Amino acid sequence: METINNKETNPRVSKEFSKGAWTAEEDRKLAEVIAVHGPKRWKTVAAKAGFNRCGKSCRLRWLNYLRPNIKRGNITDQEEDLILRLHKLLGNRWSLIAGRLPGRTDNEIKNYWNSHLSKKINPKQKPGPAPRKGTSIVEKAPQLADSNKANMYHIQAIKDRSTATDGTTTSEGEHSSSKQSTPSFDINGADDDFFDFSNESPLNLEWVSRFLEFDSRHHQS
DNA sequence: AAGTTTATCAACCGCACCGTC
DNA sequence: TGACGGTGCGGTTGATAAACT
Repeated sequence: METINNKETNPRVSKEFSKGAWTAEEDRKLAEVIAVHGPKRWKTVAAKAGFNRCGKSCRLRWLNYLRPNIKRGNITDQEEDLILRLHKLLGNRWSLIAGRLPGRTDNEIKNYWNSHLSKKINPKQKPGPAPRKGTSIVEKAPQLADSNKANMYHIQAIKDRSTATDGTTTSEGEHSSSKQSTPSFDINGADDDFFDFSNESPLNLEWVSRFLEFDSRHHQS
């Protein structure tokens, strides 16, 4: 039999990678290989581990389960509150939200949102994934409203600038010139009406409160 | 106790971006 | 400069545990 997936584009079809739940043995091998080679070149990692998993699957397993310092379960009230606030701000950018919650993965937060928080927000709404667009403050921002792509640029700019503030790299000019010449809005938010959280520390909850203050002012005006 | 429904979460899928050649 | 491979992201699926009838 084995007619699981016939899509030509799916590498699993031709290579017949195994799927489904990971065994303890697979976890152990994966951890071993990553300890030696590091968490990169996932295709190579998968090959070195010697089991029949694709690199992508290995990456996911590592990031969501095996990685050190992962917290599992028991999302605290504080974390929940932060997720709610961040979701209001960012929408379904789970990886960005996870980035503000040390030890939590995007997958876990996404699952938690879909199973718990989306119901809290919209009790009448049928449970399930949140809508792709239009739910976040970022996406409602006037400068960005006409372009989904622009949202991506904005988020990327935020990421880039966060990286820059960590210490070393870039000047403002590099960001605006090298990667992204297309966006027509002012990404650095010099003009009004836009909460710039990009310089805030990931672990500092204060900026979230400041955002909410900003948010309520924005709605009053 | 057995059958059915609902909730949860690990894993998969497809797409888009980025870096390298 | 375009093709290609690697990577990351968000949406979705499927297995199974828990709750309910």
